[in-house]
Amino acid sequence: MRGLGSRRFGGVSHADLQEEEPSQSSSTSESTHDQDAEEENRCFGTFQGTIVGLRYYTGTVNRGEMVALVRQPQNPYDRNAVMVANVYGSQVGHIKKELAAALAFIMDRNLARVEGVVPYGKTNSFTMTVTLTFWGREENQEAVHSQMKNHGYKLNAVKGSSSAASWDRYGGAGSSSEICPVILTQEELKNAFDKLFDDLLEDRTREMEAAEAVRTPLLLHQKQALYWMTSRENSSDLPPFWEQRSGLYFNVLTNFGARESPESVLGGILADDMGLGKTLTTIALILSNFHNGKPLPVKYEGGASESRPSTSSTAHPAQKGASRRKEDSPKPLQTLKRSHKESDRTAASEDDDDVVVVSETRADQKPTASQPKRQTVKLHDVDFGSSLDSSRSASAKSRMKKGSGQTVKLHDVDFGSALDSSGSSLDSSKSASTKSQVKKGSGTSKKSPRPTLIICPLSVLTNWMDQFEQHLREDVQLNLYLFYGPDRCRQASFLSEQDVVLTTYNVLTSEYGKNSVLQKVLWLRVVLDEGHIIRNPDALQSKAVLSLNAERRWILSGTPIQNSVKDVWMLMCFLRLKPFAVREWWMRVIQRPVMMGNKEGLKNLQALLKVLTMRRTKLSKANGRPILQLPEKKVFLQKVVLSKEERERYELEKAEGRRIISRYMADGTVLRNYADVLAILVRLRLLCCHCDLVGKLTETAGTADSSSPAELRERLISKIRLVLSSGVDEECAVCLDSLRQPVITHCAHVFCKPCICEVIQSKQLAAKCPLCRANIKSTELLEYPGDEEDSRPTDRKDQWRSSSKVEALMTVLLKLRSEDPTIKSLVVSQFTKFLNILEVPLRESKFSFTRLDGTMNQKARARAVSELQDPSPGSPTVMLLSLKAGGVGLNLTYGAGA
DNA sequence: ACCGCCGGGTGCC
DNA sequence: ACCGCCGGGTGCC
Repeated sequence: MRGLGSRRFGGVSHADLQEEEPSQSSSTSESTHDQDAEEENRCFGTFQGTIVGLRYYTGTVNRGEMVALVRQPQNPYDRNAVMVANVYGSQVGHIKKELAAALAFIMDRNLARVEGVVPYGKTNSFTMTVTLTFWGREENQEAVHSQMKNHGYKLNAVKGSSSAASWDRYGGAGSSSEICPVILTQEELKNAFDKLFDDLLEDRTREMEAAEAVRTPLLLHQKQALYWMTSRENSSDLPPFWEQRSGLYFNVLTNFGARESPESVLGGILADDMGLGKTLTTIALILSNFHNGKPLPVKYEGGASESRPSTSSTAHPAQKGASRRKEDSPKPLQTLKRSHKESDRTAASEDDDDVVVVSETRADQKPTASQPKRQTVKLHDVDFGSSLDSSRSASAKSRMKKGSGQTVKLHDVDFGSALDSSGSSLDSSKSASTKSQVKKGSGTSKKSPRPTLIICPLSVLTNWMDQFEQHLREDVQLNLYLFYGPDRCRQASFLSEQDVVLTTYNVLTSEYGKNSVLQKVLWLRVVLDEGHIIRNPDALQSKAVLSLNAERRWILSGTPIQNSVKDVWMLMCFLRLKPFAVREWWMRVIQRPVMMGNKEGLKNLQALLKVLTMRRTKLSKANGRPILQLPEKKVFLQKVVLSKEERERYELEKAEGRRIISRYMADGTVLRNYADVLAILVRLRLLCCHCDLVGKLTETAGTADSSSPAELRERLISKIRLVLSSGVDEECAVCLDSLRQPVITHCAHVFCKPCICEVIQSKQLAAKCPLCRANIKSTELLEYPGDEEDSRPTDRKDQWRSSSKVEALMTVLLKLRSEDPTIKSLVVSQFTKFLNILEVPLRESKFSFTRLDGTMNQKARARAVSELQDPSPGSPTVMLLSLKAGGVGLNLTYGAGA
């Protein structure tokens, strides 16, 4: 570890190893995120080269440390120049010019990725040895070898035939782990992670109570998450893979050493499954961990302000043991009889870097704060008035209004003090709850921001508002600002005073680049909801997200590792985990090793996620019990006897179906006529619901080879419709996932369009149906045209008739209603047409009901759900639910907060 | 750099 | 004195 004494940072080369915008390091061979990078897995060999000019630069390296090679085509002395930089981007020296001439050719043409490790570190002050390793795609190997040869260099072959073997020797931190040339499949990878998190749960049993402002009692696993998140935010731990060694900070993966401590990663990834309450946990975090485990100082309605004393029931993560869950009902306010001034002083004395009274600091921190007061108010009003469609969530809206009024008032107060700027406003009686902090750029004071920025997809924006509404105590005055809509307020000073600013990825992206206020504000924390959205590093929204200034950063995601290890990189960039914001280090240390099946690489990735991620599934356990304690499920099976007429029809169809299927059996063509078989079964199931669901039996089955193209097409379309409308979650036999863009082949098998097209592409003319081996062509695929909008039976009410099943259902519903008129029921069917039929008797019996099926867009679905969940009298008590549309991702609870 | 290289000084032994 | 040799100055790209 020599040469550390003179280490300095922020060298000239930072510009070349872009941290903030990883995709723009265009002067390096690392610039591309395209597929090539993933395939550059072959090791062409190694070479001992020389780094010169050490004495001109401050960047230093340790023995075995990884270095980056960066082309400098603009170098005035040599256009072939190759600069050498250490992990932090400080320049170490240059590659000797003769060697650089050879490398420049290779690097400029992307024939190989050239990576360096300095095996001895600094042995003299002028030059140093570097072990170069060449990685690339197989087809470029020859070109690389001959280019080196032309310059009089010969690559050393890598020991062992497997290129994977080379990683440990030349890329790894000198580890001697065994070689594992097996490439892990995605599935194995995923299992490895799930197992990892299972093991982890045992270590994460500490709990923390939410601040009193949070009304909804947290479940055990949510308290555990809150504890974990709080301790991550208050952590001063070194980031993963950093150690302190003899007074220096040392990265064990790259062997890089630094005098300064790398910044702690204050945040991480909350990757709980859907439905475990990530939103509530995040809200609790915002309210409960303002600074050092103290709750966010919020104002309570009625003028009382609370700066919660540290004696409250909130357990600081540093405290031992778990505190007990607080009462389910809100406690009476713990009224503070101190004067506001006193409470300010208390806060300050308890916690030096806590908060500063806003009216005190604003005056000098923002001398330009001369916006007209009127405008502020107006902007605010408009903001809450406009916003989303929001025909739903009326309650949230009214709450927002309430909040808005409060915010305006506070704003006015601050504003006044900013104007008179005498500084005497310190004793302002209003200021206790409007504590804020000195913003970045204010110069004098330590930065200590207040607001949390939440970024989410538009589709869940109202959900966030609802959840704040639902989970906060009613008398809490939270300054929540919806940064959305054409009249959103773009004043940094205003945003900096909020507790929470809520916006969407789209808004963030559209503001990005035009001097966005969101980039100017220093946020206490930034929360990315559905954080996997920023997977693509080239996307503008990813860049916008990365450029936000924040002290703490969180990613909420049900699926953090959606597709592959590649996705994790952006998350690490966002969390600013050094040194992975520079893609080269991520590639060398994590991604390529993992992709090549290197055990050490996988271990490192796991270690990384282990520290930064909390993930529970619905099946996870907390303290030995399932985290979700569902009420006991009771199943009542009611057998409905068909009427004589129905039974006759059913038996007729059954006999006919038997006849057809046994013919297929005899011919050995069951598989080939799979859709027909399914259709027969579906018809029988339909008949059990209602005879009108089934048309007259048409002779379609088994005649596939004797009809006109138009007839064939018609038949296939009706088959695919039948298959899809059966409500069974059809699987594509190629991807084994549920169908996307379903198409039907001439042999009547249904696949995802992309899947079957890929099959045909690869086999060309010889393509066979994966299910029945019949010849298939891409031109013969028929796409599913979507459901024909059949007229609902209400249109022809006169023709409506009941069925045994309908009668049975109505009997049960009426009985339930007579016992409890407010009871809510879900009526589920696989067949939306049956739901249509059911609407008639429901209406007749004066049931108020909602409906949710696959034809409805997200907004309509959300409305249907919230209407059903409305507890007020006269609200819908029945929901007609199509099995397929309601089967996944629907969160239906009744009696909120339970 | 305890090198290599360059260029000026120098010149029998 | 169109060379060799010596020794000081110098040094990434």
